[in-house]
Amino acid sequence: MTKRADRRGDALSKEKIVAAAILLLDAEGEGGLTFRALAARLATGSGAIYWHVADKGDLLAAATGTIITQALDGVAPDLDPRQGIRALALRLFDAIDAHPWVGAQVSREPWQPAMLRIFEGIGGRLMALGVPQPAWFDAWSVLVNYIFGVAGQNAANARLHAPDTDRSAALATIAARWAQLDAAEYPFLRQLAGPLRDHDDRDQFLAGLDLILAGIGTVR
Amino acid sequence: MTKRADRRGDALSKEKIVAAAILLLDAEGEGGLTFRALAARLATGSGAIYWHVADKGDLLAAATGTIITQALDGVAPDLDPRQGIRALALRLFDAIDAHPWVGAQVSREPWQPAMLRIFEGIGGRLMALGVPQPAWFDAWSVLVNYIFGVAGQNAANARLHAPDTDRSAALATIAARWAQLDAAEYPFLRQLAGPLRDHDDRDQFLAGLDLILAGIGTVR
DNA sequence: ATATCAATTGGAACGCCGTTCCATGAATGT
DNA sequence: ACATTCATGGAACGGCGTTCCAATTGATAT
Repeated sequence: MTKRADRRGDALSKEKIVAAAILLLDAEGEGGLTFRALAARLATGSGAIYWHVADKGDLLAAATGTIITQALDGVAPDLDPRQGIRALALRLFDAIDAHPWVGAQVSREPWQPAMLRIFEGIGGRLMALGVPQPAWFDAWSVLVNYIFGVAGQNAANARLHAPDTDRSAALATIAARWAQLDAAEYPFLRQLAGPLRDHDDRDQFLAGLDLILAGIGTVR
Repeated sequence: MTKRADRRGDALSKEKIVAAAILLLDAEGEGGLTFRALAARLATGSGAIYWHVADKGDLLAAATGTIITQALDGVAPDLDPRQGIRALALRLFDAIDAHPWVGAQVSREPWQPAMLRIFEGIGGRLMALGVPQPAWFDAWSVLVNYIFGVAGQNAANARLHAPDTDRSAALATIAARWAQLDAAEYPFLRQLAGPLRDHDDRDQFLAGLDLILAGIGTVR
């Protein structure tokens, strides 16, 4: 009973469709994924795509799952719990930095296997870290919310600027505006203009994660 | 030179359009806001709306700004810094809980006056809290990311379930699935099923916020 | 009062989207 | 060889954001 997958080498398959969708999303951004563009790229019609994929949500979920799974597979398994959480979070950050559209999708499919792996990856390491059981849920929840929250922010920023905009120029513009705010009304933001201009998103993400881990560490 | 605003009492205005848009968004969810539905509700045509509003993004930004500004106006100004941050965060949480579509929009317009008020509201209180200056940016950034991150999650959840779905039933379903996960692969999530089923989103948000504040408190 | 003119309106029309439908072609079982 | 199932590609549908424009309204000048 030969599987019908390779009756023809050039046959469509969900994998090929998802791969093409990822290329399209990376190249054109969230709005670039349309069934017409996808059909053109795959040299087929939209009906053929719908044979393999339920709808656009299904397609986005599959594409997101692919990226997330790849990211998770790269996490070294033999780190101590704290470094393990940092490594897991950073892999996710980097994956979403490279594919910003993932950030907008990731929270919508909390039952996906890839999500469960993340949830367990965080939680298991919290147990290993010695967090007392009554605090497990709070600690897990704040970490997950932070990690996915930053992901969503990144996605929003990517949607905001064109894919090729100069990030440091945009940042400098905002910083300049903050520096000129009224001193009586916005004393803090004026001070923040400098750090905002010079910061690195990835370092900043990690610094926040460490602050949260420090907070979790105070629970005894 | 009389302003032309009330030449006619029933004249269109950006305020009236935004108010109708908010009603529509609250009643029908994010997909419910269309220019056709809006025009029908205002008994006019889409062209008339475009005279007052640049495009759909402008409309959503204005609606979001309205909700956020209302929420901020309710924060008592005379609280100690820590309670002030909690109060500010809770007002935002409640506003987005009541209008979930705000959560998806809020990060897209970081230059809006309402956003600046939030940013300064958090930062100013961090200064008052005695956080040392080198840590200001990290502490501010983790708080802002967490608050807006949870907002985005709420929006995603609201998009996921129909507006009238029973939240506790949906939660119980997920919890039941987690409780049946493979014990070797998902030891943590199995333990988490109970707390997940019983938790309250608002309390959970606040618990996470307190953990982050505890982490910020360790910086000396 | 009337003429003039810019501000404003309402709705038709355009192009694109996700999705559905279906006539056709290709592989397989008998 | 046929019948059957799987798979394809493209036409067609309804709805969206947006643009366009003829008609109307109200303020102003005469």
